[in-house]
Amino acid sequence: MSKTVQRLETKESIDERTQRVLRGIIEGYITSNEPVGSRSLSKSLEMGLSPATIRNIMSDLSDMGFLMQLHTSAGRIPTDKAYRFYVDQVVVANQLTRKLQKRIQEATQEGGMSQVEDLLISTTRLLAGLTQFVCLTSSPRVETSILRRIEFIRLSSQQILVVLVTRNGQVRNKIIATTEDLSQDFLNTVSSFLNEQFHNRSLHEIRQQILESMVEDKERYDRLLAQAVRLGKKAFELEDAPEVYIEGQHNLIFSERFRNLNSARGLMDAFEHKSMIMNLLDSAVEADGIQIYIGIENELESFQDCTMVKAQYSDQNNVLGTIGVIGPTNMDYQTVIPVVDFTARILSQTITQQSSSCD
Amino acid sequence: MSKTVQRLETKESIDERTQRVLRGIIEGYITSNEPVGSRSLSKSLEMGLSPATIRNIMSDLSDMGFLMQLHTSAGRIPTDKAYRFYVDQVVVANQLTRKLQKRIQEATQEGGMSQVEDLLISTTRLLAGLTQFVCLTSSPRVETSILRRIEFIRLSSQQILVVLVTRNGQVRNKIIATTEDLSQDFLNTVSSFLNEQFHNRSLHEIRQQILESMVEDKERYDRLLAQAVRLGKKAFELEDAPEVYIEGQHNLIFSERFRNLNSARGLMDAFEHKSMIMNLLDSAVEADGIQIYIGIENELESFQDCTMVKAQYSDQNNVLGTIGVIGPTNMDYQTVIPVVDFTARILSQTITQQSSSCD
DNA sequence: ATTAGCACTATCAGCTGATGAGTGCTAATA
DNA sequence: TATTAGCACTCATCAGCTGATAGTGCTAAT
Repeated sequence: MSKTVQRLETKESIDERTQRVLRGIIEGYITSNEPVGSRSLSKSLEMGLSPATIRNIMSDLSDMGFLMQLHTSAGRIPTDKAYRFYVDQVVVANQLTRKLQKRIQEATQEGGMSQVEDLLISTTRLLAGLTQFVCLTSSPRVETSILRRIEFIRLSSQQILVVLVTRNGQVRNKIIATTEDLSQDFLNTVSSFLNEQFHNRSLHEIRQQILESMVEDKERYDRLLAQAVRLGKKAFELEDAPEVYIEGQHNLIFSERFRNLNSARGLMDAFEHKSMIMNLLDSAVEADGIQIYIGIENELESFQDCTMVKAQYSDQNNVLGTIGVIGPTNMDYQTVIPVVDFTARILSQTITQQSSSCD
Repeated sequence: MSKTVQRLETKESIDERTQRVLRGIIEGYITSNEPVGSRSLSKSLEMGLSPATIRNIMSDLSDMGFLMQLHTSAGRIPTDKAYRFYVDQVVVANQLTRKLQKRIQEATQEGGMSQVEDLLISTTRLLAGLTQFVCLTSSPRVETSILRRIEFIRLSSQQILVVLVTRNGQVRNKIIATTEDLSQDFLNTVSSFLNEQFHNRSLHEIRQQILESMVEDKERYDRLLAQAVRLGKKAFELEDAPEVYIEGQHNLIFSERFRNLNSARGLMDAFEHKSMIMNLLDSAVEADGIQIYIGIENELESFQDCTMVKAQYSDQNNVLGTIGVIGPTNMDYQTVIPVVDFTARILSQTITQQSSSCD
């Protein structure tokens, strides 16, 4: 797959009046979801311009690549380039209403969701509901998250349950098989050894270090150390399962706003490839704030009819993951952008509270 | 909601020839998904009956309520009653091909899915893929499952992680808050007390007993017992979250076979109400084997255009849950039934293996 | 530079008649 | 008496035509 254009450019200078017309067309199309023609625009703009003049301007804008027509005698619709112009130059993210802010806050903080997973799922669902689009969220990479506690629980002579708690409150379980029968007492010693050794280190680091330990001269180990390393290796050998939460897929089918989408099917198929979606979400060009990919700016072909608006969430130290929505290119940027932004902030806040509540 | 007919009756005696015609129509409609007319049926039946005769028979069948017409001059299609007749009298569940059997077995047993949840999800997805319908699976009720192990892990001065392992390999985590700061040593004592006390009892029983203990004279308790009861109460206070796994929803939209479905929307909306679906799945009329609900036999209105085929899965002792598919009433019963049946069996087998591997 | 006017064009809803698949009824047939 | 051929009828679908509508581009006048 060849690298596509990463970001559309809109450096050309367009005079004030032309800009206002362009803006009118974009906003008209956003609200009506219908191609906009010169006559109706002439009225709604209230600039005292006749349809004919508007047509001339529209013609110029078409030449510049900001507008296109679906067929000869329909109105014009904005191109991806136009939306890029709109987002960069025109949209000033307006404040969310207090009401909406409250709704997001409440939904996120309700009923003591101790598990990060529950929090992420419900937030994803919330955002899908608010926007009526599809919402995607990547869960924190287990790789980079910080160990808070590890514990081994003997289930049977051949099975041990590993419980792994990360700083930000993720709990992972894994059942591992052993050949040797290990007593619970012994396992406790192993856990406290590992906890001491690796407290507040990232899982990635820990795994590295364990691997290094293994190549060291084994003779120097006592039995405890040897077992600790062996169990540790298995425990931290987490399949770095790409967790992505996707909600609101039915909007693709049922929402009016997705009407002029070429292939809902293609999108849905793409959603099946979780790890691809994961990478897409986590590939952050800018370090902070909101990112917007309009139409062909999206790397993935099946996304190129849509706009993706995403933002990262984090705890006090690190970026943890990304939450975002996918909607039609003519989405209402003025509200979608702040909604995504605010949700991500609240999510960060909630997670930070949780992870700071440990000693 | 008034109680609807639970099961359509087909006691009427229909003579051999009429039965063959009815069967022909049903199978014709199943394979072609088009109303079948007298002429084409006359050919395909190869019984040496002219279209006119067929028409007479069809007319009789219509009177008896087995056939209906979408509009005057289209062919006829079977009614729910006809499918019931077909399923009861005609279908002999034919053997699955070895190839298919193998595919199901492999998919179910792949890559040591130690967690029951993973197993259920992947099985659900498999069945959705095989049938091209929507597949629903209810997870074992935590309520009735048997305790294998409970463990408390101190996370901070105010937080304790409860890890609860059931007989059949489900692992539940819950973070509970405490006012008192309890040491890990103390927690260990509590867990071993609870483990001893409640080994091999169902969570439901355990909860009952704890509640009873609480009303007993508290003076008689020593500190350990009191704390054990208190922690135990919180630990077993699991929101009996109705876990239902639903896969293949996109088939509703994209699969040709769902074409003549009134409202995919209605179905999708119903899927959102997990607890309702849970109850629906777990309401088992017959103790064992496969259950089939055709059209109006379904309690839920939004299901009444569809057929649900479901089967229960279990470990060596108890029924654990249900797995089933929802498809058009003119599904290919001859293969769907054995596929669901076989999948449920394999699922039971796999889970039984897992839960028997403890001592 | 702007605008009015005009010719041109694509889409859409509504109507038309032809076609075809299917039915029900009746009279002839084996 | 059961079956069948024949015929009239019904309805859904489709292609083709219609006028209305809403849009454009171009040109000439302001």
